[in-house]
Amino acid sequence: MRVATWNVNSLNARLERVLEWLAANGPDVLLVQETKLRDEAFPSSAFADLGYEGAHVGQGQWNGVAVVSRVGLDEVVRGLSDGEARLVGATCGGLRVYSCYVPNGRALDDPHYAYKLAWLEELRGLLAARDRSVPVLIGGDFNVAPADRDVWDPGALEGMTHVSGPERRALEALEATGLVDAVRCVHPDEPCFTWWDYRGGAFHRGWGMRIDLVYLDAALAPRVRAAYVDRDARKGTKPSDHAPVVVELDL
DNA sequence: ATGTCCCAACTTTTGGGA
Repeated sequence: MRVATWNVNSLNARLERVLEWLAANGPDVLLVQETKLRDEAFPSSAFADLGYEGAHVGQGQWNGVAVVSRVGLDEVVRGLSDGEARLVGATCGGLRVYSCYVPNGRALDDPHYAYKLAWLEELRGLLAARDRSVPVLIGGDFNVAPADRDVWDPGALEGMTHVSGPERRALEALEATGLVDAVRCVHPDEPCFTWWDYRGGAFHRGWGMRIDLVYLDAALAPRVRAAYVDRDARKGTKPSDHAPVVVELDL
């Protein structure tokens, strides 16, 4: 089973690249974030042409998440209590998957930061109460770099969101429900950045962060055959500012 | 310190968000 997660920064702007990537890489499940679409505008037929069905939770201008699967799509759940389109769950081929788009936080003294921490805590509650008889995978844009090795220059980010103690502790609390970071199972020390700012030539300078993560049920850790970032997808014409993260599991 | 991209709208330019 191959599962990928990708913040596409507008599925409308990125549709051609996403379809090309799906055809070339053949994931069984793709978790999508920042579709920026209303549900009525979700391009179901374009995915169907490639053999995929999709479950989308959208709100229009901002946010928007989806699960796209070619191995079944059942028991869809939508959102947390905040009413924003930031979480969708589904059961695909015996795996319980979630696509999540964690609030950005904006700045440590911004109300959005408190909202981010509350959102992560509600997500932790959902995961803590999960059905333990079905293996779970949650992937998405967590807008938190778990450790200093996940950013290009920790010193440059002091006092900013994405690296603060409370955000990192919130991720650790998610893991403590019985999850492992799939990429770190295979690549414990490499940076494995997933996001580079569009500005300032950040991609070519190597100024990136690892904020797109895949957490797996700890029981699946021995089943991870590969886990990697498709950095090439950040190159070329009209890229997203995020690259996909791919996890291959022997189920 | 911010050089880009994407969206909406009192739309051909600006403001919000990332």
